[in-house]
Amino acid sequence: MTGCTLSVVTEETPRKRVRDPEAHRAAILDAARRAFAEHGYDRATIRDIAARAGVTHGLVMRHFGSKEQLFIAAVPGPRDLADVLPGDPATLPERVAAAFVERMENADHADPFITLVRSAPSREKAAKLYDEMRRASLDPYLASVTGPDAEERVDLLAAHLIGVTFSRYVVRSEPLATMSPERLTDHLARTLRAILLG
Amino acid sequence: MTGCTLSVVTEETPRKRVRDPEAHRAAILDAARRAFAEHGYDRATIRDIAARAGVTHGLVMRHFGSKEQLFIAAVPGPRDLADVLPGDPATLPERVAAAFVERMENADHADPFITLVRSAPSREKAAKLYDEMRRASLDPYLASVTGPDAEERVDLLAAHLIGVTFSRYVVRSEPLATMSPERLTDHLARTLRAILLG
DNA sequence: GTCGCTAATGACCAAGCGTTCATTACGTGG
DNA sequence: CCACGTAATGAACGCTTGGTCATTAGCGAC
Repeated sequence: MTGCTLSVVTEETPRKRVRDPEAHRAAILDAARRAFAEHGYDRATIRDIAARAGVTHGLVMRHFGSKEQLFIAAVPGPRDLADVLPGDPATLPERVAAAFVERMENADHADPFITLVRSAPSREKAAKLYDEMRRASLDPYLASVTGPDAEERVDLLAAHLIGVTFSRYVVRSEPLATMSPERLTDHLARTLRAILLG
Repeated sequence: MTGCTLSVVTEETPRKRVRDPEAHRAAILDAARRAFAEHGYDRATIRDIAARAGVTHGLVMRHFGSKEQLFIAAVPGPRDLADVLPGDPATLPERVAAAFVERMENADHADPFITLVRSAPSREKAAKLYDEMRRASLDPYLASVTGPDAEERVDLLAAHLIGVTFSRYVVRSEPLATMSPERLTDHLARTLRAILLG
């Protein structure tokens, strides 16, 4: 396992260097996504991200310049919840509920949404990024939701999804954390219906 | 403004000492509440709290032993949302909505609920404390809400309030952040009704 | 092969953190 | 009025962090 020729235990074993910028860059991005999702912006460290990616923290700095730029590069815009908009407006709540649950369940606790909910409360910059993404995700809805208070209702829809994300995926408190996806979808559909159309 | 007798600008001016443990302890607790609510557990610092309280950080340690113990001492259980339970079950959603909005609006962005929403996402310990308080706050509701899925509905109610808190009081995104309390109460009542009784 | 470009390393730095503790000075009981 | 208990101070420490940079080594061009 040592691989290195005849090294004493205490001896320094300078790591073998692999020269592959693109693969390293991709590995760092992936590691950063996971680390930021697990710990939030503040408690995630460049050194931990580098270790996960199998490189040194110096290389992370070389590729991304700063922790903040890495965050911006690693946390992509939320995978869309907007492709569910076309269709009968009367069943929009059900479609949104199903799309949300499916997306989150498949993300293995590393969805950008989770990352932002973890990071925004304590980082002004993350809060700004969160707000941009939220706005971009929600804008398409304004065209599909009618009524004078459409904007408010869409915002309340977002707030509800944030609350569920917080409880189920971030803090993971019971009974929401272990509720079956189907049951969650039902509850969500009912509530979103009241928010949007009630 | 200097107050000190003939001190040169560069000269050290050892602060006058006031001996008042109880007042200092109270001042520290108040400063801690505000600091934790503004920045969350991680980004609040003992030195800043001490400065707000007009003492040195050594004194904070002397009185509370550690940052964690200070947090536990400073963030009291959420002021109750349970005294609203007695009454016609059919109007419970309206009463909860009104109580929640009134409590949050009067807290000047320093409600324990806000502190926990800010701290729990990135601190395991804060998350535990959050869970305890949530459970204590919600338990009384289980007696008032009927049906086989009462526990789930109560949890979803909590999730919705978390989401609204997050958007309106923590990240302060529009339009929720500037919505009038009355309007917010209306929206909340309608949504909580769907969650609890829908 | 070897030369040069640059990817990659790891030692280093300064700042900020929570925490410790020797020292100081306030105020009270004698 | 002095002496003592202790509230309060602030210097110091150890650690972690994000960030810098001189040095090293892989690899393609020639």
